[in-house]
Amino acid sequence: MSPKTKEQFEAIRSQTSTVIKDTALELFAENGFHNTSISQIAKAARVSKGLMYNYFDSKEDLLHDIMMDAMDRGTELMNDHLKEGVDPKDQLLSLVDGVFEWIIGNLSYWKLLAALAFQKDVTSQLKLEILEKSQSYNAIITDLFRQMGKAEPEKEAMLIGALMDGIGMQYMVMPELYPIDEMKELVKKKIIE
Amino acid sequence: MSPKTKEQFEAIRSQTSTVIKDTALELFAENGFHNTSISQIAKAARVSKGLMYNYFDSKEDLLHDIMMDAMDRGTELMNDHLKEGVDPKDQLLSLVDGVFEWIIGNLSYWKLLAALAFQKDVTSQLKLEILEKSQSYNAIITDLFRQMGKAEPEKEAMLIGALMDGIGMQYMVMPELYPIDEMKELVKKKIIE
Amino acid sequence: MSPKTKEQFEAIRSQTSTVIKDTALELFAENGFHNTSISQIAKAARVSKGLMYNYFDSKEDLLHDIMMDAMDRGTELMNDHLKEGVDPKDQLLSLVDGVFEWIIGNLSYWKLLAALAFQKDVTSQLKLEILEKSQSYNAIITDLFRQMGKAEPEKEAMLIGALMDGIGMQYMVMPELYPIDEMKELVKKKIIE
Amino acid sequence: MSPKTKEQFEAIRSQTSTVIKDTALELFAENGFHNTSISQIAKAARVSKGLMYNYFDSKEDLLHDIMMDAMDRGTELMNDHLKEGVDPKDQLLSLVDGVFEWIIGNLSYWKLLAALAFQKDVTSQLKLEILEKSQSYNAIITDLFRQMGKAEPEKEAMLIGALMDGIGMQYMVMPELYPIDEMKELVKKKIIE
DNA sequence: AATGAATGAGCGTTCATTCAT
DNA sequence: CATGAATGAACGCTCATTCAT
Repeated sequence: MSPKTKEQFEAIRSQTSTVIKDTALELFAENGFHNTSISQIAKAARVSKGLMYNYFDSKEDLLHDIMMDAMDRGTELMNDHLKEGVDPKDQLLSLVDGVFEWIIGNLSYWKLLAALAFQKDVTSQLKLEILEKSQSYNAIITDLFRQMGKAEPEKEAMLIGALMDGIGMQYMVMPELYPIDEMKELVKKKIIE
Repeated sequence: MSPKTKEQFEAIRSQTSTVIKDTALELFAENGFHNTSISQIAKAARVSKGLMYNYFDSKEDLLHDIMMDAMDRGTELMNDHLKEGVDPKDQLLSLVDGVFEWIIGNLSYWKLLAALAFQKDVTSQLKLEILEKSQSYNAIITDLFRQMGKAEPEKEAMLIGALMDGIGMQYMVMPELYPIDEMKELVKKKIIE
Repeated sequence: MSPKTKEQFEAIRSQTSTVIKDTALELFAENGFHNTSISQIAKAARVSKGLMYNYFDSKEDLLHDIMMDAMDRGTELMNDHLKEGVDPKDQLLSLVDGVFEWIIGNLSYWKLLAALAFQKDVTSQLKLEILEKSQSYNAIITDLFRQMGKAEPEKEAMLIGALMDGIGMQYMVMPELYPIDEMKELVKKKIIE
Repeated sequence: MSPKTKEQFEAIRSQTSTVIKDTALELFAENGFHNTSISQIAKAARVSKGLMYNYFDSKEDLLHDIMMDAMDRGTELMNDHLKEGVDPKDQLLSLVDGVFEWIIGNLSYWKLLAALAFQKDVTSQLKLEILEKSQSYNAIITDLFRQMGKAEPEKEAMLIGALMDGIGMQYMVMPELYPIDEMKELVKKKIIE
């Protein structure tokens, strides 16, 4: 008879919010942001359409939250692979492992990210945050190449960045067929060593 | 007042159809397929909405025709850069030039292609055709690497394919800032030589 | 921890209910009935949405209660200005004072009333009660004019009623600019004397 | 087989647009702007919901067009009753006739106007245009009173303005019962003479 | 007495497509 | 070949109301 406690409400919110975000990510990645309706997400997440707006102000807001979550996971993963005071080459190799791990484990996120990258109608806010993050990765890699004594560390970093984007892209188009592990080893051998 | 000849009709058809396709490609690339309406295209192409359906059965059909046209142009370009009986390494270098030329000169097409590549809402038919085409390029490049005596020509081909996709992708996201020419030289130096 | 007494419960009920009604009146008057949501009222009144329905069966019911309260306050005010056995002209003058006082002091109520008056979406019940009340005022004024010996007391009463409605209306549209006090004196001079 | 001529299209547009506006005005006046849905209007006007947006950019835009039409009719009517070089008192009497004629013949418009006057959510643009128009009427009446040699023409104008607003308001609430013609004569006698 | 998560009908609006001319 | 008025399903979103606690 007594009302629910604050903790109970928070638990409910956290759980429902996660279900909606996970469901939406899958659908966005599969069908595209504009081709996925709020109704579809609600039905797949087994909640009412109206409830969606109890958790997210708008469809764009839902997208934003999803992308931020995934980016945060990516940042954590990167940090796990960046040990201070280690040989820069080893760090770079470890970082490549980290990126591949991230891509393989968050395929839906990457598909969505790639599809959004070329569309100008998505909130610029989101795009800016993503661009910023990607530039910070690029800076780290450039620095590692510099530590390794490479003549043109900026170009090396851009090259490896483009290569990994390309590999990720092809893997996304045909994840079941693409020899991603072999490609990873190839990257390590050809580019870094 | 004299009745139009069959040839005149066909000339009009061909011209109008080209105007529509060119206009649609620009708009699709700029704003995305789902975010571009038939009305917008009709207005920009200075024809009536109804006329669009005289030339294309549906919006998807229009997209399909546009992509096929662009792919045909790409095939022509590739063929121009593939001279039989030439040193395979030179052919490969020439091919790289051809691809960069293609990308830079058909940015709208590539943006659209990239945006569509990850989403299942595009006719599977179209995706299959694109995949097929890309595999044929891959086969050609593999063969050239084999002629060059590389140990693992398939992997080399995949690597260069991924790299060029990645470069294209980054160039598309920021075409005015990206040092595409330097990247081209880098590709030639690092991968082929 | 001791159980609340019946009186305490009733005191809480009365107080909460008053807060909700006062808050709702302000919002209805400011933004219109249809443009004010239950959520807004609940938030502004610092109660939960659910609690609203503990006190009022529906949004319409809340409106009804608000209007009845305001009408009761109006009736009291009128009665204060109607002293039996006084010169009818003085009574009329005093009544005009009362109405102006009522309007100026209950602007929100009058704005809301005016906005609702022309639309059939308000419970007919409410409209009937309001009409009834206004007719009883009219009867009183007619009687006063009759006592003053006017030839056509009904028409005089309607005239003064219309005039006061019109003044009120204009005052509501621009309360800060309208010379309401001067208008009051004008009414007294031109119509009554 | 030949396409419709420009004239045919214009005729269709004009007719359909009028049907929609007339229907919408009735419904807005009856039920209020916010309480009338586009669906209702479309159904009552026997057109599809989508077609509404072929003619009006938005619901607000539809409202704006309706009010402007009615205001234009009002201006015409007023001009018909304002003959230059005539005795100012006769002009005033004629003007009163004009206003009553306008109100009686455009009851829906007046109901809507009154209901909107108190709501702050309607486009300020529209409200400004209405306020402007009403002030221009007030200026004309003030001037006529001045020509008649009244001591305080501004106040006289405000008084008659308020009175006519009030009469209009009461007539709108119960058009079938209200003795509007008698009230008109009363206005003329009490205020002007 | 009190909470706020959850529902679902309905809103204003868009847009691919059809069709009479 | 060409027009644009007309349709209707679907969209993103709002909100009065209910209910388990």
